Amino acid sequence: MFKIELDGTASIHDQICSEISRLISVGVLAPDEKLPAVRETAKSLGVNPNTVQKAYAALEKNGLIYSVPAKGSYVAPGGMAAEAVRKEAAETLRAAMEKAAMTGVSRSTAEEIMNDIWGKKG
Amino acid sequence: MFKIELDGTASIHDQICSEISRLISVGVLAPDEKLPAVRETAKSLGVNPNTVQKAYAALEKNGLIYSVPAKGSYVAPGGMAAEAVRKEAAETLRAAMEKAAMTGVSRSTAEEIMNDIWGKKG
DNA sequence: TATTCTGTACTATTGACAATAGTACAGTTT
DNA sequence: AAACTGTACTATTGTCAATAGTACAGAATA
Repeated sequence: MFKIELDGTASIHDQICSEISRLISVGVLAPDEKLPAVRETAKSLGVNPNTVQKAYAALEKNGLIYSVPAKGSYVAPGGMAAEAVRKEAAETLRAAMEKAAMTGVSRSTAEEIMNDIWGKKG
Repeated sequence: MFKIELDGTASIHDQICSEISRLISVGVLAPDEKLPAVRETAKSLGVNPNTVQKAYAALEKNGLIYSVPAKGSYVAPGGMAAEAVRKEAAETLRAAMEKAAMTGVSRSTAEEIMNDIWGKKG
């Protein structure tokens, strides 16, 4: 079981996807681990089952989880899921950096922010 | 006059805002420079005037431009606009980095991407 | 065997919001 | 006087998130 805080400006669908993605990449959700059922997750989040189902479907489409009809949904095996998440996160980061550079953010500014977040050069 | 390519997944409203912001931060649009009229921009973009008007209003709310009724809209003076844009861009970049770090992207990976975009340490 | 739970697949409705269309007003410029 | 400016409305359309409800086939379970 896991917990998701629904409070952002993003859609519930996106929040579920990104939070499960994060939990997978960090290892909270291990490969081949069973996810809570669609209806159960919906209940625990106070959300409509359809919304969760769509989120699960999106995650499966991206290779993060796999679903077996009448059995359940599971985290993709062999660390493939975690890899996929980090790869996607890196691409998102690249896009953000490109946009920042395009609007005049300097490298040194970017470096400062980086030091704040990852800690100074290690 | 300026040119905007409308092709992204973002709304027209957001595309207009971010593109004008970028042009301001880079210096293409100088402080106190007059922006094309709402109706003119709408025409040149093939877009409804209301959409442009809302975009201009949002830019003014953020302090990037100022509008004088019956006269026109102008880039905020004294480089304040460019500063505001870069500051906002830096904050967006920080958010992206935080999210990336939270999903397991390593500092070294972030550094590689940074080198791709800003050029190697200089 | 019968019940429950599972993923999956539909349809339909509501509400929010982007985008469009049209109009109007007051003030400046020409 | 005419044209142009920002601004402020109302109304309509279309998209999409979210909800609600139903249904089916297969696995697990009592």
